[in-house]
Amino acid sequence: MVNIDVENLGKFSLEESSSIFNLISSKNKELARKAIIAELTFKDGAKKFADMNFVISSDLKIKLLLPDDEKSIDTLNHSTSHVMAIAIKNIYPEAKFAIGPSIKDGFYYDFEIDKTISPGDLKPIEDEMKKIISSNYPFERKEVTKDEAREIFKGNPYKLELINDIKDEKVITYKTGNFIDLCSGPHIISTGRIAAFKLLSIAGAYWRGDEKNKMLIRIYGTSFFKKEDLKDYLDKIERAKLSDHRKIGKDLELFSFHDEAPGFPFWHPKGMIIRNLILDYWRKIHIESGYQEIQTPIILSNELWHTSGHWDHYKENMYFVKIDENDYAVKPMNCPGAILVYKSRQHSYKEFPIRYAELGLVHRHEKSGVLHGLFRVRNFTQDDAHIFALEENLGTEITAIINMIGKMYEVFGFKSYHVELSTRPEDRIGSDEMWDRAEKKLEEAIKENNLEYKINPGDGAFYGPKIDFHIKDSLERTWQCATIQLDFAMPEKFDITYMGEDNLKHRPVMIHRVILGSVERFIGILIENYSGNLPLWIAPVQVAILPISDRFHSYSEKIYKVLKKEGYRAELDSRVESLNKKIRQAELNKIPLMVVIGEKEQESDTVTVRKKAGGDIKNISINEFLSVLKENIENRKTSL
RNA sequence: GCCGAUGUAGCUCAACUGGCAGAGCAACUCAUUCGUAAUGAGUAGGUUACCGGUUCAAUUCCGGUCAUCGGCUCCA
Repeated sequence: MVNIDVENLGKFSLEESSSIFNLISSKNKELARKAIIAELTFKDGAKKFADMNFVISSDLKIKLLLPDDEKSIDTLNHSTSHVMAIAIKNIYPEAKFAIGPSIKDGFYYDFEIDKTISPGDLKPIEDEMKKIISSNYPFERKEVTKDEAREIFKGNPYKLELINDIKDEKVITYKTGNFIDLCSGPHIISTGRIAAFKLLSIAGAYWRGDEKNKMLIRIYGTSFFKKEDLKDYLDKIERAKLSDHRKIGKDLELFSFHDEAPGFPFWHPKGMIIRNLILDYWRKIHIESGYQEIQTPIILSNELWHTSGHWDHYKENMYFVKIDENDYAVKPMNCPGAILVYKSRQHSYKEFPIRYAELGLVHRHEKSGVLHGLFRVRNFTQDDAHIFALEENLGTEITAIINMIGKMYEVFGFKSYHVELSTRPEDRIGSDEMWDRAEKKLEEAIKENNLEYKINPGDGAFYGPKIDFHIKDSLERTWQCATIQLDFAMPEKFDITYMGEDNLKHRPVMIHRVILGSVERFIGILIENYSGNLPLWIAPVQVAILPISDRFHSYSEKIYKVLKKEGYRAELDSRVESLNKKIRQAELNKIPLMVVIGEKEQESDTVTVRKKAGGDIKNISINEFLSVLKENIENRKTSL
């Protein structure tokens, strides 16, 4: 006899073994039908997720997970990936399956096939999936020995490799219809639970994510327990596309890209306004925080890059030029330049920490397939800084940088970002002892500042580990922006020193850090986060002045001149067009404020202010309007 | 770099199986003087990304190059 305790349902004793589904069904049919999977807690405290078909054989606590639980949605997506595999197998019997996990908002399955799969091939697969779903096949779990599994999956090198990697002697398989997959589960009870799904895209993906391996076909899809949820999801994706910075950048004439210079952005007048405003603020913060600005050349001798280690560890990403028979490289990073500035004279411990900030334009050769609007370009401006410090300064310096990042991101309206600690890569300089010390130091700093973080093993720079800050774009892809890198290696490579209290030469430590990351990437994300509706203080055009007819042009002109004189960015739409049309165009240009000028305004010496997206229309005096503008802009408010 | 897709007017998109390249918006001209998201009429605008091939004939079929998009790998 076993004792079962089901959350929100009560305690039961079982004489005979029973599946969870049957047990719950006998008590509450409705609940059994609704539940997707169960979270089991065993006597020893161990927890695991199980299918509703799980057969109870020992004392258990059971928590039933309903469709709205995140784990239930994961399970559904994972099960749908199996259904897709069955459909693919039915259509292409020669396909060899690799892995098919659930991911955020969906699933994929990777498989090998000696054939091109195109978007047109998705429809037949979807149709086949629909048949499988309506057949309502159960997902049948079975434990087998590794040898049995090898027999089942013979001829499939991917599954065999996975079996070899499993530590247990037994492996789990799931049978659905007559398709068997290697999978630890859990799964939905049967294929009929998939209410809605869609196959979204096809991609190539390397087996095990390794470039050296064969490229497999990957099909992405998504699935839901309710049809409306699928519709909502697809609508959300469509809406997110409207926030794409590449589209907005073109529509609002902020920047452009040209075939003549792939991956090298061209900044237009309105884009430059955004850049300069961000950088004005950036300079203000840096000066306040004890930084000194420097600027170093874009082209430096190859010899320098040999010294720094870039030649050995970064050459693939660099551009080279010849000047008078001598070899030079276009800088991919700013650090060697900053070091030369440091080295130009002797330094004393009394000066530390020395904080050199540099808005450095770097060029990196990125592979053609990775370019992506402003997010991934071949030249970009890093808001860099190199801090030369004593080892005992490190804690306070790193904390100060973390605070600076938090402050800047808040000003630009980024509320959520995540932190990663990237540790030593395979290809690196410096001793292991150095890396131990540097990694430990960064981790301590993260913990002291109570940041949540995950470790990103092997992803550090070749000269040191780093703390990375990631922000999401409109499609929730994350991009690294800020980074704080600790470097004991470069100071040694360049043999930089300072004079200590003991009248002896010592080696300083370097921190490399960026806050915005790349100005280009940062602006891209800024645009996406606001869907182009930038806060008043950064909007390239702040006010559109809209005279109702040309009878009011001279009064409008007067308002325009007042705004210009006060330093606001205003445009006067003096065309002979309907007010509706002028408003529409100001809306499309995402201008935050419109000022409508007609008879009433001219007579009372006022303006009628209309906020973007309508509503809240107010007739106020010019001075009142000016003070509203001033208050909002001076405080860098993120909304009107 | 790899896998797949796409490339037609400034923008968004048409052109059935090969037969003189078309629309809306934008631009320009004229008329309209308008109160909170498009006034009307007209004009102009294209070596169909580029190079080559097949064909009497190519935007359309084939090959190559380039760029872009979605992924993979890589990265700020």
